[in-house]
Amino acid sequence: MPTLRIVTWNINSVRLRLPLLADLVRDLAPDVICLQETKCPDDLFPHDGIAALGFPHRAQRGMKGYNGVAILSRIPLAVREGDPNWCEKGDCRHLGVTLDVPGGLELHNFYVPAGGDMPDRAANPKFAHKLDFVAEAAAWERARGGARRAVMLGDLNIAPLEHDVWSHRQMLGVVSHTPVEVEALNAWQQAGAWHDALRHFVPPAEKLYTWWSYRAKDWAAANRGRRLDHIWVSQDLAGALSGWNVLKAARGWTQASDHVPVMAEITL
DNA sequence: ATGGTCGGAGCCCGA
Repeated sequence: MPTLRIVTWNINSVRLRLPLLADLVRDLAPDVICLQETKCPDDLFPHDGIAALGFPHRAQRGMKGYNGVAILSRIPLAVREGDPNWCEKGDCRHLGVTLDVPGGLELHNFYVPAGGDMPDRAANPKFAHKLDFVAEAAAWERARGGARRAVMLGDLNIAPLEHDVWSHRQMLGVVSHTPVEVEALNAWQQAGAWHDALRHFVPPAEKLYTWWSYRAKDWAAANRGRRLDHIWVSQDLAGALSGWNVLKAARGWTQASDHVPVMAEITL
């Protein structure tokens, strides 16, 4: 049975952190890597360096300065056509592919808007954009029907469970953990009947983070993390989940991203 | 206590 290791990582500049990608490959031995915040126009994407790491199949959707997503693969892939232009912005927050494994596997890589500082739709257009984006994703799921043989992942910028944040009580009013965001994310997850691959393995009462702020004096000592990065699988693949990893050590790497790589293994 | 640090662009913006 083929085993597939899929990683999601908000790399926060693919050009600056290309050397760290080699460390990720060494530590997690992934077959597919989904990146967010590549901050790299397509014509400047570092294809050669990534090919040298053993990823001959690549797709990217980038722009100057902000956002940007990419999928790096040991397995051939085909970019999906006809997926939405989210919020009519053309801002490079989603890339969908079909992986060439027996039976095929649909894979969606998302970078959800962070939402700014104020959790107020009327006063903060970034927060409105975030809520609109997630609502549009839920509507898209409903329109196309429950996916099968599919993986949905990325930096969703929402920590839905109480123990996805260091303090549920203190985070209730902070963008990423407000009830209105959590409700929107849950509606998306339910609309697609997605199964949370990391909470499949880690009980909900156990703290689990994938992001630690750059602004902390000592991120590890404070450990005020949030689980913003997610991997969901379609229900038919829930029984195929065979492993996981959150590479917390990556937060301590030299010139680290504020997000760490998250891995799920599927035995098809 | 209401700061703090990043990356990319280009003399701030978004996270």
